[in-house]
Amino acid sequence: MKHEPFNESIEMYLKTACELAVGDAPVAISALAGRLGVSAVSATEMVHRLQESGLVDHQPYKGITLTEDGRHQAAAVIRSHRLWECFLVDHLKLPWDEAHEWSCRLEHATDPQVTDALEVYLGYPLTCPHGSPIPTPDGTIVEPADQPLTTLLPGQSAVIARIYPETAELLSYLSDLGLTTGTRIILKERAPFHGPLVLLVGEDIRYLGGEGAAQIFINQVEDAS
Amino acid sequence: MKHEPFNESIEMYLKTACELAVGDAPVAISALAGRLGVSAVSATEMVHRLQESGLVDHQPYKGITLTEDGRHQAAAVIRSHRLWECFLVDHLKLPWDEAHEWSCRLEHATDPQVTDALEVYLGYPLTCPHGSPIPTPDGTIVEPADQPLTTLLPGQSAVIARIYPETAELLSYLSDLGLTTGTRIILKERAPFHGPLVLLVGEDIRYLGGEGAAQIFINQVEDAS
DNA sequence: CTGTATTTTCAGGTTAACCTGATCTTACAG
DNA sequence: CTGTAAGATCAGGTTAACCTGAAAATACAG
Ligand SMILES: [Mn+2]
Ligand SMILES: [Mn+2]
Ligand SMILES: [Mn+2]
Ligand SMILES: [Mn+2]
Repeated sequence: MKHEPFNESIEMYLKTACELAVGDAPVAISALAGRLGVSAVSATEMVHRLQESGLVDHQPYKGITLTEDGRHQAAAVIRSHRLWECFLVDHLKLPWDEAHEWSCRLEHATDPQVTDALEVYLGYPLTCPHGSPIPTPDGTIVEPADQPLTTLLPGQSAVIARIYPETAELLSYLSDLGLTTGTRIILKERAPFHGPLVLLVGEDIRYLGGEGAAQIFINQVEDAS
Repeated sequence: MKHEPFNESIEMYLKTACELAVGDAPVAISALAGRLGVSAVSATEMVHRLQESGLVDHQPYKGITLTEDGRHQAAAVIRSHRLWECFLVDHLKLPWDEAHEWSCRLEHATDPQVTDALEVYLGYPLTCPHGSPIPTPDGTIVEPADQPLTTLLPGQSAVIARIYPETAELLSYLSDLGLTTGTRIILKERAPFHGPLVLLVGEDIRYLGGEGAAQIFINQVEDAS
């Protein structure tokens, strides 16, 4: 009659570690703590616990790397998250930006068998609605071949391929600006020193701060007609 | 960046209280404790907390009743649970018996907006795959017009309308016997004093203990040809 | 090579849900 | 009307995740 508890904390730590990792460089505990909205002391405590469980490898003053086991579990959570996002947006027609937070709860409540069945039902989507790839059942994540919006030159056009990392605030903001995945944009102008970008979205002019631009990735770059 | 916690415990107490209530009779704390797999002391503690929050009304040595607020929240959880069951069984084609446990996790991770969208997507189903009614958004639950299998007389036939209350073990057992909702059965014989029933399911003879029979409800009663 | 900022550890504290064992209270059956 | 089983409380304890404040260790930039 008793089901196993939600391991929301553990799963969020693993997922976040996975998302913050670039290549095989260790992830700083402070980065983890920041992303999770938790004190550095708490994050360190939890990292120790994860180390005990063999999910994480911590070298002091450097950071952590996920073990094979840890990466596996992280991928499972991310997989479930992104598949739910597809379902919420494409099938339930729920808002593109809110789907992210809702999926962040569902991801911890989903049996692997449900995840797999969901993937079949959705027709094996390749990415979530925000452009990030869906991990395979065995835990591999193929890095997408997109480039940062910050590399686009004035006069060029491109299609928004991906928002990463995803945060509720940014998604909501971009949604309001019409800067969702799949949208073609033209870069009119860019202020120097990471200043705001001037973008043409359809007929509309949009101004976008440098911090936001750093989380947008594009492809199909062309010289604007 | 921080989302509110899962209130799994609280929600399970409310849901269970709602499911154990017959009419407006108070539910014994021991019954709650038993169903939730928790000690009586723990259940009492939690009931006090629920009372503080105004979700429950506890008269000592009698039992508890849900307040308006409490019943509302309970109905929301049950609603989400049963809608997920519909989705898992009808759309994802997952097993009828396992869907119950999987939904028991999802029910705590579902935003009301997701629940509502899911209901639309499913086409406003009236019952879950096990025959129990789906609460409306405002929290009302229409009691189905079925009768206990124990009222069926030898020689009569009927259709299984509902399993209630649902437990993983019973659902799995009934699934194996082919005694799922919508199945027409014929009662061949009944041993006295709540003894086993002899049922004809299609071509097959099935023996069913009295405890299981008490959790099966039927309709469309006819005299067998 | 040293100083400072980052990282870690230590100490001590909180909260929600659990637990066992023991001790009241009360409802109600006979 | 009373005894006893069922129900409630009390006492004391555990665990996972959090927290703050302060002290120690280390990396690395200049
Ligand atoms: Mn999450
Ligand atoms: Mn996404
Ligand atoms: Mn549940
Ligand atoms: Mn059901």
